[in-house]
Amino acid sequence: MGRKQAIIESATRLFAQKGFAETSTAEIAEDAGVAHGTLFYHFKNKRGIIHEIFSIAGEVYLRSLKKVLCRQATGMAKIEALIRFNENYSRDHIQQIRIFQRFFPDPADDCDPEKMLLDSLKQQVMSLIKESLETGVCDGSIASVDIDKTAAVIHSLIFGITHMNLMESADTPKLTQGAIAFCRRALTPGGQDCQTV
Amino acid sequence: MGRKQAIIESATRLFAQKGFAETSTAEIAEDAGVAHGTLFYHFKNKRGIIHEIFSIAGEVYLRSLKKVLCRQATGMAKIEALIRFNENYSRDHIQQIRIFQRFFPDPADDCDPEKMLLDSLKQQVMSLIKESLETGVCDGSIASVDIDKTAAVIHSLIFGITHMNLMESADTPKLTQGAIAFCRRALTPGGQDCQTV
Amino acid sequence: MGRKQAIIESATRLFAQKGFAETSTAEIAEDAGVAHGTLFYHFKNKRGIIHEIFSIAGEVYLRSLKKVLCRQATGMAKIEALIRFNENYSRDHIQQIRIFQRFFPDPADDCDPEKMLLDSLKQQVMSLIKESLETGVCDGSIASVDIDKTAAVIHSLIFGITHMNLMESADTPKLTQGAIAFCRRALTPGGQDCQTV
Amino acid sequence: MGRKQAIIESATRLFAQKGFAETSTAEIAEDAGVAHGTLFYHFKNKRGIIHEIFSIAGEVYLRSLKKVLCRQATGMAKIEALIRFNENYSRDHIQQIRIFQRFFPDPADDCDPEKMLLDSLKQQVMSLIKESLETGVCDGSIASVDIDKTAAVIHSLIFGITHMNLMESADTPKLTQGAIAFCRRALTPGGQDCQTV
DNA sequence: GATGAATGAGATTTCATTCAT
DNA sequence: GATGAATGAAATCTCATTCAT
Repeated sequence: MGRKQAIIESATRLFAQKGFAETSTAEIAEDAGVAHGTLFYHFKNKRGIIHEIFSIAGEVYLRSLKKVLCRQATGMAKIEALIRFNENYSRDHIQQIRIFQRFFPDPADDCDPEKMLLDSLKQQVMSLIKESLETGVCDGSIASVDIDKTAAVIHSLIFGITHMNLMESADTPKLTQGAIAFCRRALTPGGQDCQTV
Repeated sequence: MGRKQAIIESATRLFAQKGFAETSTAEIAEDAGVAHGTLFYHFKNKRGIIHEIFSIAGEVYLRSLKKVLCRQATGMAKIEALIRFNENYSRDHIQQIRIFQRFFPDPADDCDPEKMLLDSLKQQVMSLIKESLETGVCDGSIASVDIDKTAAVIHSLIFGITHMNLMESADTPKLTQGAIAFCRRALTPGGQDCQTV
Repeated sequence: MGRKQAIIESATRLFAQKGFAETSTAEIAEDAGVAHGTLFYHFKNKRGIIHEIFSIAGEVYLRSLKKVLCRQATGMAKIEALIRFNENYSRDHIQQIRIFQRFFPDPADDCDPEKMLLDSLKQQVMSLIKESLETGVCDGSIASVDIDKTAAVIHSLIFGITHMNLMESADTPKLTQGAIAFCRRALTPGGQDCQTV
Repeated sequence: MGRKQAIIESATRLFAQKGFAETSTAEIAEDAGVAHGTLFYHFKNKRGIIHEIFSIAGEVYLRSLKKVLCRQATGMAKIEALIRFNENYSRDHIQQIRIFQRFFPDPADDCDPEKMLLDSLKQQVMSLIKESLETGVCDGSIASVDIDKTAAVIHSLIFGITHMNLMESADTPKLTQGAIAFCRRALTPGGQDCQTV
């Protein structure tokens, strides 16, 4: 593994655990087993490190999510898969997810490059949720709801669930199952055919 | 207004805007119009400031929430009021809420006093949600669902909504209506008797 | 007990335990159970406190020592009594003695008032030792030695013994007995007339 | 001379002159002609500086003392050489010796690393004194005395003499001659067989 | 006589970044 | 490509002292 990769991995672990401001560049260098100066050979500055982590992690997440969604037959199945995917993904990539969840920029600052990255990521996730809902409405697996509002709600729900899961140490209280049931009740059309798992 | 109160207010504003680590004590002192040393006369250290903000804000939030909930006639009304309350409260107390949402301790650290405060707060909110659901099941306004799981889902949803609202500057707050509609569909006792697993 | 006395006692204990610079005025005030400001009502400043401790402790020490010495019949008995007195006194007044032993001014600074106090104290002790030696030489209990040099040696010995005793926590390894035996051998007019330089 | 060495030398001078607590790290840095931050690159913290001074000075002192002692023919000569060595050494290494003499830790604190260093140094000096006495008893240059007690007395005496010498600016160092005479009288095997109590 | 809130100067320490090698 | 010694700015915190009450 190259030095740059080692730095990224150490930084990811440390930022996830302690936060960006609370992690020093010296600490990252030591953890990565490289000289302190090496950090600034590979990255413009400390922000440059988290920027790279952000953009890589965002891409990987999106690609994986898309792959999962397109495998599903119905719109409702996509929604369920989305919720399940999020649980699995944040279990397997705890550190990246934790960095995302920790990130909380000044909403007034429109120039923050990380904020822009994250905003674009969010918008793409929102689009995927909307597409899933539309698919569901078409194929009859989802009741005819307001697509935009519902997508925003589901997006919030997923974010909230992920956050709760990360706050607990590891016991992961099957929030996912409850969330799927909840969504199915909310979305299933009609005299409704409330299927549970 | 006493100096201590001025410090708390300045710190609240600055922590909300820039984050705890990114705000210096000198900055707080200057904003509050007191000498730098005065901070440490009134608070043991920088953490002491945020601790006080946390405990006060937590109490106020809980008290207000309880007052709103007990005014509602049915369980379903309580759930809706909860969602609406959260929107209003986080609009009127943006700074406190932002500090709460920013807070992301190391889950491994069980001694963090702020974490403990927050955990206790979360548990009390969870209890209120459960009570509301139980009331709803009794009075027939809510379908018979798994109380614990559903409460956890609603809690996550509220957290997520609040977060999304805070991330946008102020323009897109209509998440609340969508969330209420979503929950109503999920919880209203339909023709069906929707059992969760 | 008046507030001033309480301050002196707390300061004595704390200075002895941790040293002058390492003890804060706030700490003294708290230990004494008075307000912080009260210290500066009774004393000009922090130095003023240790100055008072010094002068009182010096006087008490000297008075006690004189009382003990004048009770002895012979010069040799005075020397032995001096050594024994030092052990007893530093056991019973550990804190004062520790403050004295800790004190180590810049030898270049001739204006230090504490240094002057201590110098005067030392000189008076030296005089008492010389008087004892002279008495001993007259009454035949002590060999004819160089009074000045011998007094200086005994003075150093006593200081060293006291220091060693204070450095050990409490086990006090009967240095005193050994010292008395040592001095007796050195001073008793022997078969030999061991004159030196 | 490297920066680290410059820091050590400046710190030694300043600690000796004004004391550890009374010397600021900024002062040391300025005196050494390095940036303030450089201190903390080379040393963990302020204590780290004095720790290094202590351990180097202790080693040098012991090595020099051993070299001097093993050159002496008889036990009594060793004792005399020890006293003389101490005068010379503390004249030539005033600063290091002054730092040692100033050091006065809380005797209750058993973890103080400087205290441990000093305790080990003291014990080694004690061993050398005992060996010298034993040699002297064997070769007949020293009367048969209680080795342990006598060693402790001589150790205290040396400490006391050094202290007195350091307290005076530089003018009155003739303590050494008196001390040698005193010890010779106390230790030379005379007509009498002076038993300790 | 006594208090304690307030201060400002200064202490120690951290840390991102630079740069000569 | 990589290093690590060095830096200086800034951060947190301490503390003797003052002063209005």
